Amino acid sequence: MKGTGGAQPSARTLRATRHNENSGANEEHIKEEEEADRDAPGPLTTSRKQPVKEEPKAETPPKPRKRQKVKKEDPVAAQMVKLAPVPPTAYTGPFPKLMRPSPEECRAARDGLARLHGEPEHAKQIKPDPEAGADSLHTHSQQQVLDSLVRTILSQNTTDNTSHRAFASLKGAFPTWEEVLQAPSGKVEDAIRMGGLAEIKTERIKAILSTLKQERGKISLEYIRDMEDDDIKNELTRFKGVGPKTVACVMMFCLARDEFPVDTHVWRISKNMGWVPAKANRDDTYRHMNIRVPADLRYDLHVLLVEHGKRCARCAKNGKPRKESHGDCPLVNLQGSAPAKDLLDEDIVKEEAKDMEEDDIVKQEVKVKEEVAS
DNA sequence: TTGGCCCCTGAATG
DNA sequence: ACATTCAGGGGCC
Repeated sequence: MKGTGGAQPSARTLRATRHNENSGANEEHIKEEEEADRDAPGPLTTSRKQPVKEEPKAETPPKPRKRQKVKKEDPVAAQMVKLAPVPPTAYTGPFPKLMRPSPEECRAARDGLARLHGEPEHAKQIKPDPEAGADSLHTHSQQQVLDSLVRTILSQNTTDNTSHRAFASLKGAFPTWEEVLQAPSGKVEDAIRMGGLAEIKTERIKAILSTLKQERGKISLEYIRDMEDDDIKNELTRFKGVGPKTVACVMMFCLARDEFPVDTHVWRISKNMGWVPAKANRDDTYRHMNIRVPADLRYDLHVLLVEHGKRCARCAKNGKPRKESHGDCPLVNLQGSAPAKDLLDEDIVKEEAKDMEEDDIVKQEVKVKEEVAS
């Protein structure tokens, strides 16, 4: 009922058409310069800050960072931040002082989990193979990205089993996306009903198909294969029903990018392990882990943590695994393996949590002041 | 900003 | 054996 009210994708669609071409690359460079600048221990600390800020190009830095903003507005606080220990690598996430999971810990977790659950299967990349020529593989890859996106949308709010069935059922009923777009919504809903939220998902999928056809004359997402990571994220999240986790999955599974999707299992285990503060939300966890987990471990670690989260009595939600156990949890050893460092990490986690609370207080004070002023 | 809501499956509980 | 309850799953408002 509620979901049907938004039959107009136009607002979002319009908003999105503007981030194309070069902007992403520029922002990247600016960001890198900023970070390099901040990391430099040299004495030139006071001379900067204006030039970058006034850069006319970077008018709207859209989303990242939120609590740091509060600190930066206060010059004194900004100084203190500058003096605080800075990680060796540039860090733009929400928990700068939290160094876990270390690369070694990630590696150990991956290896331990792989020993328990087996080595993750890496999907063969469907790249246009020059030797293969233009054959059916190519035709298949035409819709591969869109398939992956729809598959992931269908997996939202439901288990693997039912979402696979829903996707198969949809494909069976409507072999091409054009047919899905033309079909009455009721028929599409019937095809995916077993996955849950059929009305909502149908509306969202059709909106995507319709937008693609309208904008590009072709119901395909293959064009994002060549785009930069940030551009892909902008391009996909503009669609209603496509959030960060869905995009990360498409990018990691289908496009082989170095993404680390944070689903409910990864989120829960990350908190339990102290890799993020216990009160971290999913988005902050995503941003932290995508920096801390080494790129070459992200795929394996994601797949293994999800599997582990379903099977391990210790790591499953409420201690109730949904699938049969494969054995003792290898993650237990990680926390105890480096005692001195561990204490430090725990302290850091607490410190981060405290920082967050303090920031909240500051924010509230600011808000109160604003309200009083107005 | 947070948490309630969306809805079907299948396991758990009565 | 059947009926009922409830967790799971991500995004939106």
